[in-house]
Amino acid sequence: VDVDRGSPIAPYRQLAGQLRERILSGDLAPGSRLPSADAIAQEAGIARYTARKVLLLLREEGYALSSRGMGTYVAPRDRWPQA
Amino acid sequence: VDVDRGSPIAPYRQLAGQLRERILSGDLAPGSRLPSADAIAQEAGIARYTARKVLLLLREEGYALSSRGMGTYVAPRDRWPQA
DNA sequence: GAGAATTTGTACGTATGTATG
DNA sequence: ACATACATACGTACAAATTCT
Repeated sequence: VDVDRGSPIAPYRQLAGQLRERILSGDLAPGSRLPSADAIAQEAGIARYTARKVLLLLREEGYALSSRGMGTYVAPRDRWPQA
Repeated sequence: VDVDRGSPIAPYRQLAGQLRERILSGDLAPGSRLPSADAIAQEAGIARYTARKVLLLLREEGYALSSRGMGTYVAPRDRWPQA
């Protein structure tokens, strides 16, 4: 959960990549909870707006599912790309 | 408890400033109850989210203490800035 | 003790304005 | 023009603790 500000890759992509790896490696299993946008923002030292884009990207990719008031969770494997 | 929408200062900062002044002037003594987020929201005509930020800012500054179910209260003077 | 109301806490969704590269 | 980023604001929903009836 760390951002390299010198990198040409946008912070929200860096963070999404880190979570994606943890999902693919099994560190974060389907159904397990992902950090909230607020938590990501605070830990990474970025705005909530940007932290939201991290989760948004993972959702678009099929790795995460969100529900209002409940949080964001790792999606079932059959929703992942190339499944 | 009034918001100037034309002001460049964000509403939650305006409201926090008003409460801070009442605390510093002694109008609101340590231990006395501050209005709830819902009350602030309704009186000022803003969303609860924004009203919460008023109390949150005062907490961060050291002027207030909150606890779930109990409400938010003026903090002891030794918690205030420059005390 | 039971149940409702109150209040703070948490969380996602959405939108606007501003600023920077 | 565009993507990125931050600040602010509103809406909605659920959770947890306390207080009141």
